[in-house]
Amino acid sequence: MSDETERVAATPRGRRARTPNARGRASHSLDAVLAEAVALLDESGPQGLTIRALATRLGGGAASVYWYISGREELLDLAADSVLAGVHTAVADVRTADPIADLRTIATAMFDAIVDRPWLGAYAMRNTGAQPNSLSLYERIGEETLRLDLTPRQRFHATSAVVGFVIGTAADMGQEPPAEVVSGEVSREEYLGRATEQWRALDPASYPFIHHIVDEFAGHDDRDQFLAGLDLLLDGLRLRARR
Amino acid sequence: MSDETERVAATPRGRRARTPNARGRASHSLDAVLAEAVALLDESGPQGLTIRALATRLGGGAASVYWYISGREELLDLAADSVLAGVHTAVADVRTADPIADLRTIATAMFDAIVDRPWLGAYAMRNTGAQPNSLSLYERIGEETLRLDLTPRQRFHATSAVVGFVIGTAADMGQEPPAEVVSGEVSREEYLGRATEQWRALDPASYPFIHHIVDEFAGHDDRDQFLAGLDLLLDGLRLRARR
DNA sequence: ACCTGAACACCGTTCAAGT
DNA sequence: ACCTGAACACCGTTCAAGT
Repeated sequence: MSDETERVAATPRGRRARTPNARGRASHSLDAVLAEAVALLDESGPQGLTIRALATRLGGGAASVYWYISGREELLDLAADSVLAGVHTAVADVRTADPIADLRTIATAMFDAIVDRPWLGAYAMRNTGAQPNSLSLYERIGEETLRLDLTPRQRFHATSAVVGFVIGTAADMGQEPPAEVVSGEVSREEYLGRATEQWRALDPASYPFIHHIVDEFAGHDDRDQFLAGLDLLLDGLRLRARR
Repeated sequence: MSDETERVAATPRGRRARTPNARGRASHSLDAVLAEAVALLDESGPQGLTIRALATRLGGGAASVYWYISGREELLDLAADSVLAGVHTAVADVRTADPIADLRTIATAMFDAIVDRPWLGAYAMRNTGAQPNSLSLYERIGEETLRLDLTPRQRFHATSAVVGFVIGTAADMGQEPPAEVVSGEVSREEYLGRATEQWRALDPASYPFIHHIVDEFAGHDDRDQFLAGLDLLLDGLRLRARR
């Protein structure tokens, strides 16, 4: 389910990791807190990430984690950001002659990371002031636009558009499916099949479009869908950069 | 802050509204529940929408709202969907000779609704199976693509891309700013100004792009930014429809 | 400097009982 | 059919006290 970027944790505010477990007393570090938070999020989603559950996994009391984070929201921000460090590293060497192709590669890496970890969608890149890796990734995407013949304003808009599209699309696709799918009672195919049935049952006169695309929906692949949309956006950008 | 679409509530499952307040006992209706939920969300965001607070506003006990909804998540879905009814109505008459221009109008209406109600970003159009108005809006957008020379698959992709872009961008922009802004302790200008300062303080060698666009960021308008990105996407689509 | 225990002030949800 | 009261099983956060 998760790749090697899993345990990469950032160290904001310059805090240092410490060796764990002095005698009889739990001992953490921001890195350990974030790594465990990510593990918990992977296993049971944002709902499963309670301060108490986190503390238990760290072998200490709930109050101890407040030494490292100011509250649950910041924890979520930092946990998401720590995962993006891996994405940033993974795309570090991407650089072809075509900046738009690179943009595509970077955006796809972000998409894959979010699909792999649906909880990321809601917290990734939403608060760059407190998310250093999100900021770096934003910078990285922006740098590609520096190679295009655009005004600063157009570059700002293009970068934001790419980020918005990736986050929005990935968040939507990676959304928690209705519990039964998560618990494994129902497969993704069954789930998709049910939705398809519902759509087919709609009045064709009132829902001509739904009926027009229901077969496409039935057999669709999220990644193809994402790439198709991204290419629309990038085609538009390519056009802009030429005139 | 909110426009006329505010109190539009859907009536899923065909339930009827009832006259309120039989003697000494509270009496609700799904519409009343959703209208009050929307009001609560407008006033204090998702965090402020507790079942208990909602019940108090309705003049009854917490358990009573469970007659109308299965849980808090469904409440959020339905509340968001009830607002989209207004958007759907507002764009009902949009139909020029240019389907892409219409797409732009519809997408912009959605964007405005979400910016007006930031909480919408996380719940709008995320579960069309339980959100009839979201489904109608999706249909409405898709119908515009029916007028373009595309394959069913391309239409499916284009529609999803537009929706993904709108939700993603709007959700990001309409995001809860760091509490102080909400409480009015700090104006949006001050907030933007602080973020700008932070950016200017970054090392220009490591963050060339940030420095390149910081002036644009400082004076940017969210709506312009949204429209610029949307036009990129729609330009790409226009290109596709021609070949 | 960092962790513990216990308390405070909440939550969503359920359910037997009422009307 | 629809609402109430009370209980259950949790939460995040704070804080004085410990090491």
